[in-house]
This record gives sequence, structure tokens and C-alpha cells, in this order.
Amino acid sequence: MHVDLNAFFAAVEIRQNPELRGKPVIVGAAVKKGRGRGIVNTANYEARKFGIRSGMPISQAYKLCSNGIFLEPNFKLYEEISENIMQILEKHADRFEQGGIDEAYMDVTGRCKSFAEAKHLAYLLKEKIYEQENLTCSIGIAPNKLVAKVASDFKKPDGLVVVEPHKVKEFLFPLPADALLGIGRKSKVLMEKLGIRTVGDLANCDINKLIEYFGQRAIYYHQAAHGIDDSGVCEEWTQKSFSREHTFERDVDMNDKQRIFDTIDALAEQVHKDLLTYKIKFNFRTVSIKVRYKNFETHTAAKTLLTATDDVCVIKRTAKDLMRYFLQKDKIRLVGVKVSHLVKPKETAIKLLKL
DNA sequence: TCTGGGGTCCTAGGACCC
DNA sequence: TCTGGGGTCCTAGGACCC
Repeated sequence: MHVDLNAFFAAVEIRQNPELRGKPVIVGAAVKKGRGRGIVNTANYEARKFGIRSGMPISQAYKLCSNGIFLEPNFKLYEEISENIMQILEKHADRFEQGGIDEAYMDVTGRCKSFAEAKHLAYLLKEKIYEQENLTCSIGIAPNKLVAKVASDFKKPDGLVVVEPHKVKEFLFPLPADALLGIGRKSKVLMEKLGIRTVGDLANCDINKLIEYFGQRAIYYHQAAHGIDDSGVCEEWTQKSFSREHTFERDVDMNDKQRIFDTIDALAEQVHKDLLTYKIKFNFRTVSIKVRYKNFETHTAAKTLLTATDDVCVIKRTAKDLMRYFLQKDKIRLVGVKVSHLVKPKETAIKLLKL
């Protein structure tokens, strides 16, 4: 079962302020009368009628609907509400996996003897979520995660779609190829050039031809197109990196080194705080930075240390060291800091012993 | 239209080792 | 005197997801 909260950020804002209901609501970066620098997070269905989509520059959204209600996101609130809902879902699953702030997978194989029973459970969950949090969701039920995800996407908002095993191909084949998880814009364009438009086209395409164009990805694509997915609902998840980045209000001249370095220090502090407050105590071995120039050209650089540490000064020093090389080209739009190659302190000690 | 911020996974090439 | 084969680790970039 896959559960997806509909237009989540916008729906929460409307719930908090019912006067907004029926109006186009756009949650995203500050608009600044169309001069804002950022993107749309979520648009409700009224706003989508104007062509507004998540991921779109906020300035473009403003052009499409200057009378819309533009709001900046309140992540803390969304996270709280998300957690409440996830708790409801978790209670009703054999195994449970959160897939982002607004979606989750549930294995209900053990507690539901049939798809009809699963459907019944889904209705119950929708009811509970609506009663407790006054929000709607779409639910997909299928023999595996991949198809359940497509199914929950198929009917929005407030949908419930069941795809029984013998109906999987019938359901998938007419859909556009990028309905499948993992097929994005680039692959879609390339597939169109190959004459592949639907999942059915993809399923019937010669596998060797696919490999020629997509390499190892082709094998996943081909299986996915046939509705095959044996990935389990994964309960345990540990983060593999922590990062923070910042886009400047205005591009920063490379001569303003201090401004860049101060920003890196601040980002390093945040990354460090995220690392320390995570449920598992981790040290890091790799520090990376990210630079985006005025023209959107983006680069990364990384350094792996001999031994793991949790020292914030190491993040700051390494990041600034890596940064120097990039301070001679063009105005800078964004900088970011990341730590990865995370190890538990115990493992660090063993490593040190070996050395 | 002018493009956020937080992630994951994959690939390819180079250094280095035996 | 013109170059094997297997492996690991690191780096950079890119596709994709929410």
C-alpha cells in the first residue's frame, strides 16, 4: 500500500486558515512581486488550473496567477502533522517505510487476507486521517511497492486505486513511461526519440536496444515496465550524508571572499548541529562543498580525511580550503557544505587501531 | 520561465596496491 | 622498450526523488 498526502503543504495551510479554501494557494519561496528567487513547493488544485506546478520558478508562478495566495513554507508545522499521520499509518502496517514528508509505504500482506480487505483498511485509514488531521490522501494498493506508488498517483486528490496481480499490465501499459518511479525528464526525452511513449512501449522494447541507450538502468526500466519489483518495505533507514546549502539573494562577487567564507562557516555549523542531533551518533570522514555560478554552472569538490571526526572546525577548515579554487571565476549564486562517509565512533576506534 | 534545499544512487576515471 | 589483471578507494558529475 502506498499513501500520498494530497498537495500536502498547501492543504495544511488551508486547514490552518479555512478562508483560503477554493482559492489558488501556492507554497514556495518568497514572491517579492515576481522578483523572488526560488521555486514553488506545492500548489493546490485551484492553482494548478493556472498551470502552476511544483518545481516551477516562483516568478513564473506569479506571472501565471498574480492574484494567487503565495505563502512561504512552515516546515516545522508540516513535519509535526506528518508525524501524527505517519503514526496512524504505522499502527496499521506489518512493516512501514516513510518515503518523504508526505508519503509512506505499508506492507499489509500479513493482516489483509485479500485485496478487498486491504481496500477496506485503506478506507479506514483515509477516514482516520481526515477525522484527526482534516487532510485527504490518495492510496494505491498493489502486489508491490512500485505498482502501489503508480496506483496512488493515478487518482488525485482523495483517490483509492486497487491493482490486483492479474490486472498489473492492463493498468500500467497505457500510462506514459515517466509514470514509473525512476524515469525522469531526461530519460523521458530520450525514450521519446526511440519511439517509446507508454509503459507498454517500454515493456515491449528490445532489452538490448534499451541497454545500448541506458546502460544498466535499462534492466530496471524493463522490469519496472512489466510491473516487477521485489524490493521490500524497509523499516530501518540511516542517513548517509548531511548537507546544507544557500542561494544568495543576489549573486556574490568573487572578490567578496569574506561573505562566501562567512556563509560556509554558518552552513558548517548547521551541518554539524544536524549531525549531532541525529538519532545515531556519527563521525564523518568526507567533507564536500558545492558551488553554483551566476550562469547556473555547478561544481562539487570533496576531501576524505584519514580519520573520522565530529569536529566542526574540521568541516569549516576543509570546506574553505576546497572553496579557494572556485573563487577566481565568476559571480557565485550558491554555496553548499556536506559531510558524508559516516561511521559510528566505535568503528572509528577500530580503524584507528588497525592503523 | 530562469531555475530551492534536502537527499539517494550510479558511473567513469584515476591513483594505488599486489 | 612499451605494458596484465584483479582489487579498493576517492572524486566529480549527473539523474532522479520529495
